[in-house]
Amino acid sequence: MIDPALLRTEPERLIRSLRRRGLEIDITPIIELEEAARKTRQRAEEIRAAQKEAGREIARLQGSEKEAAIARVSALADEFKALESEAEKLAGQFDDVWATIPNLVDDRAADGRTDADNVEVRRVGKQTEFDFDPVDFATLGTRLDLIDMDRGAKVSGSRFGYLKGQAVLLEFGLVRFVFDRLVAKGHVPMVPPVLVREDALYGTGFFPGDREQVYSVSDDDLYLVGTSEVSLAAYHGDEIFNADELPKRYAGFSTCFRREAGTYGKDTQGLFRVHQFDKVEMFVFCRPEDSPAEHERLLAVEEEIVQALELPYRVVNVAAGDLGSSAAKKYDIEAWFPSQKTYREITSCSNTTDYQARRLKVRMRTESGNRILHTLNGTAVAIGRVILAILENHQQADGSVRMPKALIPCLGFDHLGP
RNA sequence: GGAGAGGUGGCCGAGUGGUCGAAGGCGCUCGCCUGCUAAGCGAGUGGAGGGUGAUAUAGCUCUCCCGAGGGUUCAAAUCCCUCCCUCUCCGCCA
Repeated sequence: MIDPALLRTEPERLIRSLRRRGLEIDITPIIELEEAARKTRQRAEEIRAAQKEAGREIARLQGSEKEAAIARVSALADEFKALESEAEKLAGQFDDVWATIPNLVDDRAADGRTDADNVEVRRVGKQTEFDFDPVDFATLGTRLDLIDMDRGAKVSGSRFGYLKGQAVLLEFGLVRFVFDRLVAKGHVPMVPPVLVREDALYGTGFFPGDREQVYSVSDDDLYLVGTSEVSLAAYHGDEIFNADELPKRYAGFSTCFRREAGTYGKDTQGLFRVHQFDKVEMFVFCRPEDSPAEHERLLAVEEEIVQALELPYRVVNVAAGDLGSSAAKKYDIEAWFPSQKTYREITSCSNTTDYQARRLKVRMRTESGNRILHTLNGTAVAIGRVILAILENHQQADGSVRMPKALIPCLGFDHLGP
């Protein structure tokens, strides 16, 4: 959520940001609604003050004097109730609208409406070449008996799969590999809940906008997270940090659940786009002035990991129109997939500035009062996609797949296959 | 799943309808005092949102917050309802 004061102080900034996202929203009624809510609330408070003052007098009176005073004040009480409910109605209407307004776009975010407009920041590593006929990840996964999508579909439906055999050991090796690095960099490792209350999803900006992407467990009013970003962000909800405690850096391992509504026919091959996958996610709470540098830092950590896995990749600055509602600026890392002859997203790293923090009420103490702080998130490793990238890029002529050197100590083997 | 207890400010803890945002203690901050790791004395010390003010602070002022949300009342931390959480015992499962 953006600071509502912006409506009064810099409405043109909000308009510009919305335009960059490709949204044509007339904010005039929003401004009017905010003002009406504030004014009504003010009037209600004045009545309330008078009522309380009268109440203090009543406490001192006795007998018929008291009866008379009560009779006089009850009119004030009625008036207050009416004004208050009107103020609440207006505030509720404003909140509903305001919650749907996405974060202010950072000036440095790329222009454009879709992922086609993403701006390449850099390329690292040479696109993998083979002196034999390479195959795609789906074929490799099946042939090496690492991934079983058919039985996943039988048991759970499309876009579910089994990870099997060495792929499982590879997953846990990757997790260990990544956690070792992140812990050394000061990230506190976490295994957070994957079932959360509505508040956590609202607080992180996934609700109300992306409701259809989230699995719900309606009997218990709980939701399955699509990323541990949700439970990590909500971890410090409604808390106030001392400025010297910041930044607070975390790394959460969790299974992620996504309904992938509206993606029918997209990436149907293999494990690339599935309803359930495991991921290690970085999450940071920091001072507002530090978030741009922290964003670069998270990206650097991601690049370090991808480089250690010996994957060719590029970094893109995501176009304003393709940003999620909470992100002000976002970098994706895309790994080279030889079978598709293209770079595909394997990580994502966002500066959400104060958008989530304001919704979640995460603050920091400063000399001039408490302030909303900034939050950021970034993928350390999305297991499924990284395994696929490793399969394709590191496949050998004999049908096996070599393991990146840095990973071998965490695995206990140096190749996939017999 | 059954039975019970409880959730008050950074922490402990009092408070069962009236001037309580809330005694007392601890902690913390500032000052004083003290010739010495300490003690004593004094003052201050929650959060959210408005208004006013100003270069920006400060200050002044109003409303809300005693787990959350509703209700009763002129008036609620205190009474009623719903929910959440914690603890204890029993049961069940591992």
